[in-house]
Amino acid sequence: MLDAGPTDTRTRLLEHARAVYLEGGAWHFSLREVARRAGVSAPAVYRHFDNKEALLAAVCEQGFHTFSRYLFLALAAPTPLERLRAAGASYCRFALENPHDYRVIFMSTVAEIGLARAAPTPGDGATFQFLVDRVRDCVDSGAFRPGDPREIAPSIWAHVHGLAALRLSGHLDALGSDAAFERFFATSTDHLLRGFAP
Amino acid sequence: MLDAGPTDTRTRLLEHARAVYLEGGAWHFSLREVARRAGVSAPAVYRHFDNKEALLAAVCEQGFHTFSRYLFLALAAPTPLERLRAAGASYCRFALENPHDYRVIFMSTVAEIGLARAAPTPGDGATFQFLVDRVRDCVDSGAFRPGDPREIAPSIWAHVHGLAALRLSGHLDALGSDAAFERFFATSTDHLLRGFAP
DNA sequence: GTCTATAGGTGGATAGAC
DNA sequence: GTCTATCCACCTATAGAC
Repeated sequence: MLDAGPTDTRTRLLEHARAVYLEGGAWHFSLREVARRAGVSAPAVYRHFDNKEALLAAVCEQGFHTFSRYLFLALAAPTPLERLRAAGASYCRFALENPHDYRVIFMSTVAEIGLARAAPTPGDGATFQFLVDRVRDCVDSGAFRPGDPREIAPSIWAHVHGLAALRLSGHLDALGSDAAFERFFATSTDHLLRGFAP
Repeated sequence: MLDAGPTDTRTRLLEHARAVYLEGGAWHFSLREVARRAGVSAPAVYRHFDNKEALLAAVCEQGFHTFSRYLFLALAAPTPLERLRAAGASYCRFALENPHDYRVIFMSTVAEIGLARAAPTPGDGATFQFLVDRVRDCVDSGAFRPGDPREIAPSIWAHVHGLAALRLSGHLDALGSDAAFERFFATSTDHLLRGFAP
């Protein structure tokens, strides 16, 4: 990327917006707070974003892209089953390393977050299709028993989401450190996947 | 319960508080709104509850008791495995029929909800122990392979929570009606449980 | 116990000067 | 583009009269 000199206000607003958002989540997100940190007045924000919702949406979009990056790393693995397992590990790491992004993407309701058009819903978008494709690869390659990938995928998604969500909500603190949780995550997911093996 | 005549203000406040809470969740919960609906002024609430947090905590406690009622229904089933499956079905029904309660109990962070001492955490309380006991019954009776119930339980919990949470967040709308989702829930959970069978 | 009045805080958004 | 000034809405909580 070429050097753009001193960052313009819009970029700076976006950066601080992300910081505010990462600290307090979508609920404590306030346009005024972002403006304060960026060193501009609140009305100035409206020169760059239509309103609070548009600013937050811009931040959420970043989070969704981050998630995609994590997920597509899994494509480097050599076999279908390993790609699926790698996808699970990436999913887990994303949740642990970007908890607020994870909460907004997977644990929020439209009404809660206050976004009329929230970030792209993973359930009916390219992300869910990614998982279906990984499962289909396993079925087609014989790593899984014959079955409908569109029925197997939600089951797997629910499992990994359940683990991640309970962890982020603090309900699995008893499992220890993040590293220990990652191991449990892998073990638990592998156990489920073995249920689909021939 | 004996007839107490016209409900006193405290009881009426609690009822309306629950209504407000059920409609908007913990985040939109406002002491003033509760007072409005109960037909009293906002300061009057402080005669019955220390502050907003205490009022909300009282409501949350109700939700937690409701959850316990659902769960203990499962004890009526005749065999260990059936009791565990019934517990899963109860868990699912509770989530579908009390979505706001479910969100607060299982999908919230202390910081988010604004309760210093939130409702009892299921992860280290009697509720999690209930699940561990159901799993232990399955292991002891030979319905499950030998294994540590305290390691199997979180895996099962994560699975049912994942299904419920994705459903409540709208990410599994594609599965159809609540009845259709309940069937998918049972199928998916049964699949996981079969993985623990001998 | 309940009220009115009030203090003091958050926030989103707009008008108009520069 | 950015500012100040402003308006409006909402909220929690307290003081003191009745």
